Amino acid sequence: MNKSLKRMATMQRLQNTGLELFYAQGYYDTSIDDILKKLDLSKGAFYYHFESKEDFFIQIIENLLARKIYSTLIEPIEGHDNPLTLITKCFDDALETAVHNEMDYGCVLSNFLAEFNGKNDVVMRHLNEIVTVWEVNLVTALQKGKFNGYLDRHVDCEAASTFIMSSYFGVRVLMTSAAPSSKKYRFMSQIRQYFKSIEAKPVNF
Amino acid sequence: MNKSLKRMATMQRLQNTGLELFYAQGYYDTSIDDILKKLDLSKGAFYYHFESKEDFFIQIIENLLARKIYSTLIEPIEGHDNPLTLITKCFDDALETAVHNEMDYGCVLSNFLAEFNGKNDVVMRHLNEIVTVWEVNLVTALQKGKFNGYLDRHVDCEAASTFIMSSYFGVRVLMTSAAPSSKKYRFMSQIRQYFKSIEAKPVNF
DNA sequence: GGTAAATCCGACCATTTGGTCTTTTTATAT
DNA sequence: ATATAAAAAGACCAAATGGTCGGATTTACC
Repeated sequence: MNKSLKRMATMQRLQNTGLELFYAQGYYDTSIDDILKKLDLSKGAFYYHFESKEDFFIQIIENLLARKIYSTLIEPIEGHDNPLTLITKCFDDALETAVHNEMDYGCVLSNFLAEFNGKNDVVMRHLNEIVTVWEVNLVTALQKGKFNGYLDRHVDCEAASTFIMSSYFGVRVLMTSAAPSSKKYRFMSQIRQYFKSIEAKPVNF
Repeated sequence: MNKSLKRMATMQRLQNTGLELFYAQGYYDTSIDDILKKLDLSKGAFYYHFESKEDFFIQIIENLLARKIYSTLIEPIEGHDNPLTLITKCFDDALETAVHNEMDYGCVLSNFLAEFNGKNDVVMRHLNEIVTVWEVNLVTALQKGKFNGYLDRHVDCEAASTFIMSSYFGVRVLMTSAAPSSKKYRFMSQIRQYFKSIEAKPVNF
């Protein structure tokens, strides 16, 4: 195999399995040996490619988490349509993968935020950056929606974004416990309700 | 000191400090020695009172977390007033303590839910029980509110509860990162907006 | 085929962890 | 005061963890 290809392959195998296990068991409860065992690799291989466990994790955040968040939660809400419709569709899709016990990266993000909060500033900075990017894009989308007449003129777009993000992070916590499918259904029905309350009101004659 | 009093005192000191550190650093990243060092106690003292770290933690959940959740998030919404008003006030109070960097037990709960999800079934059962109690009480409060004419007849109380809990858990995740005060303000403004959309509509003449 | 660099192996290390066990201290009852 | 049981001390242990290091393989290139 091509050398740089091999390097990439090993690094990516490590990162993919790393994210998988970190998500399933938590960062502090996942040892490097756990990851290596699953891949039939050795300590030497790991420390040849990564400086430390923390460096490894940060690269996972940058290379996997950030991109996935972008493609599942940010990119889908870009465009000139009604942002409320786009966000609804986007959440519906993301939660559907969550119902089927797959990795929902929104959940991955909020789990890590909870796990590292107050424990590791360096990691927190990287995680918060993703949150900020999401937030900025949400605000932009809502403002554009307001400009295009989809949202009520009085809507505070920053506040709406905070609320939308909150509810999404939160429902992922709830879905982990029981009856994720019904939780999803209930959540979606009420976020629609909320969206209805901030959409542009028909003009009175 | 009286003996049974002394026993209680030591156990409670351990549990209080335990919760404090578990919340600050996470369960898996907090060693028993950490707790003992902070209290100038020894391993012997700890294992005289508790069977294991897990047993210790479960007792913390039952003795501290559950009760605190009850007094801060459940009790305040009981009564015959408009439940939407009560919940608003309740969240406002809880988030205010959170802004001042104190322990907000709603956050403690959601952090632990995230940390133990998929890792420790026994602990998860205890945590989920608290969530269920909260949920049941929320649903009851909303249904009573509907019966008393505070909520619109068409509101799905289960769904509304799920949504309300979601948003609360979620905003706590967001508040950890930056500008908690402004996050709180934005969150409160939008949950009021949502509540307005499910309150009883004035009758048309 | 030989060579040098890239990649990987795995024994090893220091430290930390949850937990055990024997011993000592402390409080209570007689 | 002394016997007794509760409470606490702290040395100790086995397992696990993140990380190191010298050497063995692979790979690319001549």
